[in-house]
Amino acid sequence: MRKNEIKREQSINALVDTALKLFSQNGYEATSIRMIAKEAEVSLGLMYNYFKSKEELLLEIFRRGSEDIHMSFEEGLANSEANVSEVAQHINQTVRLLKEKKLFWKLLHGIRMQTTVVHALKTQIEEQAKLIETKIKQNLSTAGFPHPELEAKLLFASIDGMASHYLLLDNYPIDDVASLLIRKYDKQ
Amino acid sequence: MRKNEIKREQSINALVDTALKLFSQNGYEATSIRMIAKEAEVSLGLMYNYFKSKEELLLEIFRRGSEDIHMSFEEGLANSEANVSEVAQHINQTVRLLKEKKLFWKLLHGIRMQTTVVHALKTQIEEQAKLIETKIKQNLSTAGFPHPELEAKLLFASIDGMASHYLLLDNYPIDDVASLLIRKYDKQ
Amino acid sequence: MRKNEIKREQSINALVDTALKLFSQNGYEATSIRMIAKEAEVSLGLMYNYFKSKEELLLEIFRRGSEDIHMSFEEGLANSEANVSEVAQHINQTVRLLKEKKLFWKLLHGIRMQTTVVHALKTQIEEQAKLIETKIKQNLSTAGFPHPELEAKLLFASIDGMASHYLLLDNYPIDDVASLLIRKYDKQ
Amino acid sequence: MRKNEIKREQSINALVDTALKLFSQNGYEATSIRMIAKEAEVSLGLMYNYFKSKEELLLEIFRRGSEDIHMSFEEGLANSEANVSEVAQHINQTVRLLKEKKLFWKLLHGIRMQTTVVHALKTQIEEQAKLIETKIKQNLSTAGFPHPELEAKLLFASIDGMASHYLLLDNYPIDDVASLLIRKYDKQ
DNA sequence: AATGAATGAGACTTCATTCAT
DNA sequence: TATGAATGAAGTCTCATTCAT
Repeated sequence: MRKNEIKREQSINALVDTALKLFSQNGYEATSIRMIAKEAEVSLGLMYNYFKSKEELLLEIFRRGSEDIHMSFEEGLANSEANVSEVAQHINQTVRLLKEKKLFWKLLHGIRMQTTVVHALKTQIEEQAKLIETKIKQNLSTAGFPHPELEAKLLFASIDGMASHYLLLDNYPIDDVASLLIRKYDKQ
Repeated sequence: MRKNEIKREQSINALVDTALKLFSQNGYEATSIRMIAKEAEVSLGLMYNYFKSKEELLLEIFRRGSEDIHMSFEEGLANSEANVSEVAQHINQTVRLLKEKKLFWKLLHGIRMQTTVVHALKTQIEEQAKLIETKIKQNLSTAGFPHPELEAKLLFASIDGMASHYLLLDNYPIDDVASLLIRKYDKQ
Repeated sequence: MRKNEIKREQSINALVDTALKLFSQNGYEATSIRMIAKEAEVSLGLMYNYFKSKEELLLEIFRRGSEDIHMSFEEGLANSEANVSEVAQHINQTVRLLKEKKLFWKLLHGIRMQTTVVHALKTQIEEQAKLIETKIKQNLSTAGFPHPELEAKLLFASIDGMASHYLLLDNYPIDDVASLLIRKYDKQ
Repeated sequence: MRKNEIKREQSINALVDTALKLFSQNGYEATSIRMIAKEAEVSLGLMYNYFKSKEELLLEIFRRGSEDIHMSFEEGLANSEANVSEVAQHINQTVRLLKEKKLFWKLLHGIRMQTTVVHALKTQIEEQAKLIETKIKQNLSTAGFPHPELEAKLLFASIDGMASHYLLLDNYPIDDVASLLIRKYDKQ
């Protein structure tokens, strides 16, 4: 019967969305299943019909988040503007993604410092970071920067720091900061 | 009696140090008071003679951390080298502090995303950030940068991002990245 | 429709068999309804069409088990061998039943100590035991034993203990033990 | 300070004694920590100051029970009566122990059928049984029985069955049954 | 007849905190 | 001052059972 599948899907989505919101707001540990269930307007135990544990729910959030980011980047590549440098495009895309998936990024930035939380995530997060850095390096290499390896580390840090501040502060002028950053690298 | 005061001081220091270590390692929520007391070799009851709650302990960590940082910055100013730009000095000092107080920075970066945890901290953290940004702005202004406000935001983000990556990754070449960053701003 | 009735019968049998298997293996409390339904490949909801509770399922197991035992004993009586004492026949039948319905006996022996679990069972179990003891007493009386009442208690205990050990241990030589027991009582 | 130790001991004993009572009555699974705490008149969480888990509490019960039995047997050996056969003495001691530690035996007989519950116990229980059987075999050997191995299995079963019935039924005349059993083996 | 989504009480366990000694 | 026994609220998770479809 199809109805069941729809209800199932709805419940799962409500749980994942609510959990993302609360985890990113309060942190993983400080958010209780009870809070999630109440805010998602489902019963306390329902989560456990679909996820083996609270941790599994967190992993699902990251699974979806990673996929979204991946897709969004691919999409961005397809629509690349002709007269814009690769570095500029990378930064612009990051900014766009930050705005679109703000909660996910907040969760990511809040959780990545904690050694203990979810070992499975650590690896995943680090690999993704490594990937981004590599991409930046290639872009800088293409743009003719000397020492692209080190330059990539710096640019990655700048972008990441900007992201942190955007996530942390209200009314952070990320567009302006990003523009300035782009100018610095385009000017070469 | 002087002996008691010394012991008291020692116990408090052991508690604060251990708490910092564990909080920065596992996160505030995931670290129990019991773990801290046991690792600091102080009895649970005694601990509550010194700190009236877990939160109080966290606040004391931040009090000390902030003071340390403040002092260290002052100290740095005193020993300012003649032929080094203010921007360069700021960055160098930050790197030095990161290395000296790594655990504290890790805790700070791990906790600052969480809206809920300890509201008292939020204000303190934000004020400190504002202070640093202002200082950077002054330095950039002195150095003749146009738009020092926006430039400060970007440089602060770059420094902060670099710090995050240093705290996050083993063997991050922070000295090299910092040098490169300095070069970019000194070259003007 | 006949087809439905057959399917119904099959589902019920699968449920009862699976429940017996799991109850005897893990204990009544430690076995969840879900496990039973899944292993029997019957949906959770359907199961509640057939049994209105977990306890009802347990009761059905005992209903069937008792009936099986009863029938088997009757059957044994019909085929009684001429030159074998009644005591010997009783023991032989018990051994045969143990082998045939091992899971049921295991469940019985595992559950009968628990005062709380399913009060309805207690009475049933005790009555059945009383019946067996009476039968043994008659057999011993026939065989000319003095104090048949007390002798019956002892023989019943011996048989029951042997059964326990058979259920408990792998490779228990129940045939040999039973033969020895028979010899003791036949020798008079 | 000594007072603390006494309180600690008292709480632990209350917990262990109450748990033994309730486990033996209702079964391990069907007894909740809450029930134990309430009946022992301590707070819900106290158990976890002294035992890592419910299972650990069960293990402690078995540790104490086994030790008690061991000591009691040793004690019995010391006071062995001159003109009583070893077999008779073994049976008498078992009866005495059954009466003294009825709850523990009930728990043991109730739990030993369950494959799942506490794997650590299974081994312990089986080893203890093996030990008893060996002892019985030696006694029977001394008494001149042929096939002492098989005879031991039967006698062990008889004693065990008698124990089960004593534990199961009110007013079971265990002394009479035991006497009859002794007579059968002394008569040879 | 049949499904499995949904519920919420209750299980075990952890934890910050209090308090008698 | 110093100890750690004691508390009970709250956390995660399981479970028998109900019910809409």
